Amino acid sequence: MADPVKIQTPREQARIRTVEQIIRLGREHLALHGAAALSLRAVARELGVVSSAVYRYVESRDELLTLLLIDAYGELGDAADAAVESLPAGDHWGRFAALARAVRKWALAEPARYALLFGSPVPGYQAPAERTTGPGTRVVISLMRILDAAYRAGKLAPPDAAVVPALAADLEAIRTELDLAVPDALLARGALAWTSVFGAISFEVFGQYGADTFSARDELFEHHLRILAGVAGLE
Amino acid sequence: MADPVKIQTPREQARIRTVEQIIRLGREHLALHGAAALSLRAVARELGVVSSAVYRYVESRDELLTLLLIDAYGELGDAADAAVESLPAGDHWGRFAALARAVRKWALAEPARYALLFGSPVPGYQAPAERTTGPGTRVVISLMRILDAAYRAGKLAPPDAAVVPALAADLEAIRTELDLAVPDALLARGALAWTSVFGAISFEVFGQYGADTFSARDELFEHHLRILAGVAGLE
DNA sequence: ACACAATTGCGAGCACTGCTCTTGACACAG
DNA sequence: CTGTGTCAAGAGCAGTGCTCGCAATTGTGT
Repeated sequence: MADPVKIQTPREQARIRTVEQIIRLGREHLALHGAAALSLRAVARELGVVSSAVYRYVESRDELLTLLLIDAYGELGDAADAAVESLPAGDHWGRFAALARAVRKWALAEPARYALLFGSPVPGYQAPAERTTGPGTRVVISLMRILDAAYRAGKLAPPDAAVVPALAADLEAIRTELDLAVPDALLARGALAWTSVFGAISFEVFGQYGADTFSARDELFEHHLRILAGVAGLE
Repeated sequence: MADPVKIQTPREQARIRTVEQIIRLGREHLALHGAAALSLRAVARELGVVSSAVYRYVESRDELLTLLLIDAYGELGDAADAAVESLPAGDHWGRFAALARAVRKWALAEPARYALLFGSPVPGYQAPAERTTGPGTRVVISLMRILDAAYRAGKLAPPDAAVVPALAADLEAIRTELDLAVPDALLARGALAWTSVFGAISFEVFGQYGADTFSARDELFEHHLRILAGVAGLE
């Protein structure tokens, strides 16, 4: 009833259900064996169907990868949003930390899907920007909105020296695009906090810390969080 | 003459030359098509030899990947060391920046090889720790030594509050391992600077910034560098 | 209710991958 | 010069993505 074009023939319904099943199986395979090892034939096998039949529903392996990419972005975005909105809008530091913790938690629970989103690009695969930028920018926009709210509430530390002109142009474009109020220097610091959070998470997920360099990883992340919040001007 | 066991039969010499040639071709393929698409058969074709012959020199595809991993770590480490040593030991901020810039420059010039080192792990491949940790930790150790030198020279900002005990144990292990003097809080901040630098570089190399979000990327990186140096206590 | 047409599944087939094994040729040392 | 050890070749196995023609099923308009 929510859908204005609700005339769905049984065929269309069955088709949609099959595509959803393919995505579900693909997601499992992705989580277990990684993106580059995602096999359409394996999905077909598990679906109880011959490999060529899957091509009736999914154009190609890359198309399936795109579907899984959007699926993962959506799940990560939902998790982040839920974590952020579980705290009052005025708790800027809390929301910042909750966002970062939610991303880390999801990344550690779904390393292969996190790798698909933020790891090295899958060779021979180029994500179609028009379908993935929307879902893919949810988290960073959420972060920027938290910083913006803090700034508007006068809770963000005053900006230091102005940034160089070349950078100011980029920042101005972002500010108008998202309708923000944060000045250049703080926006740039927000961007740094953003990349740094993902840097820390990526190092942990991708095993760069080594087996026994850091054993207290929760504490390490919390420590980083506190300092990065300070870098962004929070607290 | 440097080698004590210099007795090399012509056979051994030829063998070593062939292995070097395989690594060279593998490096080219890696740079062009990415790690997951690295094909032993393609290397064999380019070597003008049938695929099975390559197995006489390289145990498996994973073995070749390990060789290329060590090769890349070595090149990155050399580039970083050269950049660091081009500046006087007393110029701590300069050495820190030079190290970071060298890593970024190498990463942008060799995105696929950078991805092999710091991106998502190649599915089904596990790097042998005993052969890769040595070359793989050169850069971070270099960074820590720069911070240590700054601390010993009294040029590092005084540490803030003590870190939590669980983290202190990890940091103590690192300090004794590398024979450092830097106190806990500053060591933890150094680790954060380290992951943050790689976070920024990874975002750029892996295309997370989007096509036109940031056009002044050099300036953005320099901005991040200045702030991260401050985070680490430098300047 | 029925016949038509759209949709779907199947299986063969192509070109590719990593890897193994047998076979035959070669070079080098005693 | 003979024997040993090294090497390249090629067939073959199991897997991959993807295409295409054919047959069967299934939904729909008459």
